[in-house]
Amino acid sequence: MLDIKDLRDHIEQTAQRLATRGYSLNVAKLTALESTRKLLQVDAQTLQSTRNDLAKQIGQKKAKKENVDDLLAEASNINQALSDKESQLIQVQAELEKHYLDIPNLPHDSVPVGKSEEENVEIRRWGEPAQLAFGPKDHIDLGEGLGLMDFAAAAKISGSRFVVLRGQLARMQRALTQFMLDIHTKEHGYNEVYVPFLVNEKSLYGTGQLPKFREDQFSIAGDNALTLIPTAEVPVTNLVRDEIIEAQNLPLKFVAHTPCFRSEAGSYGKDTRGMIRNHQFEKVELVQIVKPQDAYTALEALTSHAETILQRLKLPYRVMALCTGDMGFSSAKTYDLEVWLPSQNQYREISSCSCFEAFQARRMQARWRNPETKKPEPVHTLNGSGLAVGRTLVAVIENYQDSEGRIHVPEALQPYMDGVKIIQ
RNA sequence: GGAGAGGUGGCCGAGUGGUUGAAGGCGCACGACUGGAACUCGUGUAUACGCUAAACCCGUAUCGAGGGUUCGAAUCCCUCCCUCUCCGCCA
Repeated sequence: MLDIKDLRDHIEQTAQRLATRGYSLNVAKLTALESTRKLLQVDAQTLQSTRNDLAKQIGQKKAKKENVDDLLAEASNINQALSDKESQLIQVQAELEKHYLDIPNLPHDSVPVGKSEEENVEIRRWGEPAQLAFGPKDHIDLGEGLGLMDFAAAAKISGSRFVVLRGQLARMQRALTQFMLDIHTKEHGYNEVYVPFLVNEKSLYGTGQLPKFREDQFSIAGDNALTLIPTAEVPVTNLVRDEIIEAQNLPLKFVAHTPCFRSEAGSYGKDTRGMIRNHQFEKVELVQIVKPQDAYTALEALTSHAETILQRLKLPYRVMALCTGDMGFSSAKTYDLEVWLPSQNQYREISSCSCFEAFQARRMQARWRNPETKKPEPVHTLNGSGLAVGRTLVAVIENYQDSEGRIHVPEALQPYMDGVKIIQ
């Protein structure tokens, strides 16, 4: 959610900035609703104030056994007028709220303006894609060839867009997870957290998945609607929902390993084969809660933390600054890490690192006490994949294949696999 | 699943319809006392929204959430959520 006061005061500029990301703000409608709201709210509060006064007087007079019939009559009139105003106000406020929750975040000034991913800007590259003398296979052929990746079994059990991993590949996925967690906790100062994988609606509103993206989520049936997390961002960031954090406790740095569940609505036909786009995948997620002035330093740091994993695994990648038109709903600035996939002869997203500024914090009422103002102010939130484990497994499989279809285990990973050097 | 108890400010805790946003205590902040500190004393100490250029002031709302009764609800009624205890079941 944007800062409402700021939005009211600079609605035209805000509309222009939102336009760069393809969102058209209904200025006339919002302005009209706001002025209606203002009138109704002032009226309603005045009436409430009068009613409170009357009630007090009635109480005092009754205590003295005086007659209060005239006051009662007056109070009754007020209440009628009040309930009328209140119902109007509630309606207008609900409508405003609906609009506000629908507005995406403002892009940071440094974000390149563009319409689609075509206009994302490459920031830097690391590593050289290996020139494989043989025709590189994709992870599906390799995995199935080894008998360790089984999409048929997954389809039988659940359906398309799932995978069964066996033996050393299942082991390697676990190894990757441990490897990532160790680096982030031991070298980058993150606190590991274990969190629920099923969350309530409030949490999803907090981080911005709702109300707009309901169809992307898996929800479970029942009276008490819970949703499978699409990313650990949801439960981890919501740790600070409705909290006021003392300045000395910032920044908070969390790392969590969780499965992620995505319905992949609207992605029919994209990456339907293999492990790139599944309904269920593993991810190690980094989350930071910081003071506003530290947000963009933190974004650079967090991005570099994710990069470390790729570097240790010696996987070639590039860092992309997403353009205004390609950024996620809640983000003010996003870097994507894209890893080299030989089979596709291109870089593919493996991590997304974003700064949300106060956008999520306002939705969540996550605040810190600013020592300068002594007032609670929204914190800034960030997160990034560090990394998507399933896609990392794909990248390792494809980049470390040899001409015989075997997978060499990256050196950094060998200690996590009892020294196994080759999967065959 | 069965039976019971309970949810009040940062924490503890009083409060069963009327100047209660809420006694008292703890904690915290500031001040006085002191050479300095402890002790002691004094003062202050919720959040959101509205009003405002902004701040103060002021107003409104909030005692788990929502609804109801009433001139007036932390207090009465209904629904839901959550926590705890015992039993059962169980990774």
